[in-house]
Amino acid sequence: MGSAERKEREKHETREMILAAAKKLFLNEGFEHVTMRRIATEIEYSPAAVYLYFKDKDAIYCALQEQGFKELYRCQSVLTAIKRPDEKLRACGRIYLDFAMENQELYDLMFIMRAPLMAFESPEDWNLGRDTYEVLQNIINECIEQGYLKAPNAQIACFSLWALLHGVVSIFIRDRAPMIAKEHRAQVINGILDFTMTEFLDK
Amino acid sequence: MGSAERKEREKHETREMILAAAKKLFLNEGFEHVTMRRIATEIEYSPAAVYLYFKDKDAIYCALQEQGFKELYRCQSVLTAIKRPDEKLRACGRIYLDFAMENQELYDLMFIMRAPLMAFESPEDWNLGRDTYEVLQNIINECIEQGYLKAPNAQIACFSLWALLHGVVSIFIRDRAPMIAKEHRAQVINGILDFTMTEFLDK
DNA sequence: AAATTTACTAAACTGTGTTCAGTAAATAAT
DNA sequence: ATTATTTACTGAACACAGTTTAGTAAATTT
Repeated sequence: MGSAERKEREKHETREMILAAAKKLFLNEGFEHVTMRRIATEIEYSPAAVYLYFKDKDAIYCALQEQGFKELYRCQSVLTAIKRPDEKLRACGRIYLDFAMENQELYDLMFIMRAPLMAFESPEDWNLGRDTYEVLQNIINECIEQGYLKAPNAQIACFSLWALLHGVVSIFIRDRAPMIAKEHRAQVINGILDFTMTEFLDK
Repeated sequence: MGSAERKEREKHETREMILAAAKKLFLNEGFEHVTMRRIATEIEYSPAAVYLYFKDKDAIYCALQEQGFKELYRCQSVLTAIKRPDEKLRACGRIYLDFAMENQELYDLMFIMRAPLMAFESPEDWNLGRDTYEVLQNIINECIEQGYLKAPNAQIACFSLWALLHGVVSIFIRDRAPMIAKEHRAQVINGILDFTMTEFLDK
């Protein structure tokens, strides 16, 4: 009877194996190579076996999306060490941009792809996304309270800043900026961060 | 021998029919319902016939993308009537946001979808996109010259503003903003435009 | 030792994009 | 006017997706 928990552990391990295989295909070989069959052969199972662990392909996407949000949240944790709200805001932007550009496929999955409908379906599943957003929201609030930023509406200011950050990286990730050579991207991103911060922050 | 030009005209008309059918499916029934077979049945041809007019599905996407850019450029043409650069900049943002939210599927095709690789492949095909971008670029330049905006780098300022606009609409279009109720979207967009303009523009 | 549950697979179904061999009509050549 | 050729198309297939179903062999429980 004690084998029940071992069973559960094994089940969990296989699940993780599938997720790892899917993530590997995603990151190393790009989005279009993630097929249920490829995932299955990667872990040396039959395609049908994957469906014993995930309802469908979308469920795998959602699980990876969740991992992505956890990772982004982890990246944001260093912000607590920064005291001045304006520095904190800049660092927050920096972290977001770096995360996106260093994990482009993952970012795409989290914020651009149509597939994982986690976003609107069940609000409780969005909690992880909400957490990462609240980090920015709180910093903006601090900035306003301490006079680093005067905005009539904190919500609007927050959303604007997020939109700017998301806009920059999603334009690059989906290759919509042919006017900017690939080797200048990092430079442009730095310039945008500088420009935005000096433009947004007063005092 | 005079029938040659009639032939060419007929060929062109069929091409347009295919494009119209594809666009209709796109706009009325959403992205996922655009299949080569659906397009074919829509114009009462066999699926194979479509391939006599377009190399592949991607070629259809590219043609629609082109239409989209032409339409956006047309929308921007009213800007010439506005004299003050700051008003012009705000109107430019307004036009972009409205175009995106009123033609979401088309905007998606133009700026978000992976499929049409027009972007990087052949630079001369990007000309239409470049034209619409230059409209913004020129306004920004005017703003800087006439002291409405002080930015160390016009290119950076321009890209930042575009990124902000694109960020806002792409977050909505791809349903990544569950924190903002659908009925508040228009309001939020107005708020962002206001906030951004007062924040960016001096004097 | 028998019954049942578990973890899996082989093979198929549906629906994609796409190609290819063929055909019937329109056109051109003789 | 008759033949040859080009044009505009179609039917059927191919390869490859996601997914389902029926079955099986091993592990577990009784």
